[in-house]
Amino acid sequence: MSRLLHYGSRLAALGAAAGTGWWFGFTSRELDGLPEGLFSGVFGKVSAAALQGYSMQAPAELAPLNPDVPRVTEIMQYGFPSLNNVRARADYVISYDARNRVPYWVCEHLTADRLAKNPDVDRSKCDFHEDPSIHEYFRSENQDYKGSGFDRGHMAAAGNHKLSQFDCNQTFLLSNMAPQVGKGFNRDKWNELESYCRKLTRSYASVYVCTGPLYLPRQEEDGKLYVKYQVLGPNHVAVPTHFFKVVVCETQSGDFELESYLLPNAAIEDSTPLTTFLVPEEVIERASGLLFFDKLSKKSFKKINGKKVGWF
DNA sequence: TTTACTGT
Repeated sequence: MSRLLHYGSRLAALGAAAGTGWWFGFTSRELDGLPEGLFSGVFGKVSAAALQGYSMQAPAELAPLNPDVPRVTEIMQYGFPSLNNVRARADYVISYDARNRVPYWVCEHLTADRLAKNPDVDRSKCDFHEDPSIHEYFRSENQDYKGSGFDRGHMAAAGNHKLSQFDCNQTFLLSNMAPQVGKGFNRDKWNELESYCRKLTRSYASVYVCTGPLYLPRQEEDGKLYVKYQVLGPNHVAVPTHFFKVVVCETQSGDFELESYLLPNAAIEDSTPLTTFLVPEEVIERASGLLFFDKLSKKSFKKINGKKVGWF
């Protein structure tokens, strides 16, 4: 039997918006069979400065909330999805895909404190600029996006980093961007999902978000599966077919909940509820080659995609 | 409110 199964009618909206609705199937294999601490300890002995890879010095007020713990350690405490080209920014962490000139993933840690209104931070003062920490062969540039019809879509959202102007500025590095359909997606349904993640900080102590692009296979007329995507500009910046967001919410008492979203990079009807795009985390892990929050036992989640989980 | 583009 084919390993590629149509994932179900619930995802029809994804396929309909993006084209043929083929999907990575998955078996009923145990979700918690993954090796414990696959990446744990790797970064425990490496200083945040060593990971920085970027010469801009963060001002003193950007110290982590807990001065004994580097910010990167707070953001990544439940595991790195992968270890390729990792850079720690002031308030988010990125793994950069040098071949596609977009991120593999970005991780953020949201709290109500850090999202509080700050009159000192003005998004309109921010400008998109290329990332000098990326080798010049692999950087995306503004000219790649200009006239392409695609937005420079933030993976780590600007609206999530309002503690200082510096934090906000760093989200405008082009290494943090991927081409997104503007109207109907980046400025609408995707924006709604980002806004929803911020809203979660009203009811949870911490919200951990991992975001990134996907390039999913589609069945073509010959019946075979192909991965096909447009590339933009002189640097051939890849246009992802989909984007994912994996969200872990932590309560004051240390309970965890997980939600995982997968959206097509296409205009989405405004009336479509976000819950339409909930998929099992495993679908995104198999499609991306990443493992999310792998330091957290799968059994620690009290709720997954809005449903209470009984592990006993 | 936040997301960004295009044209001036």
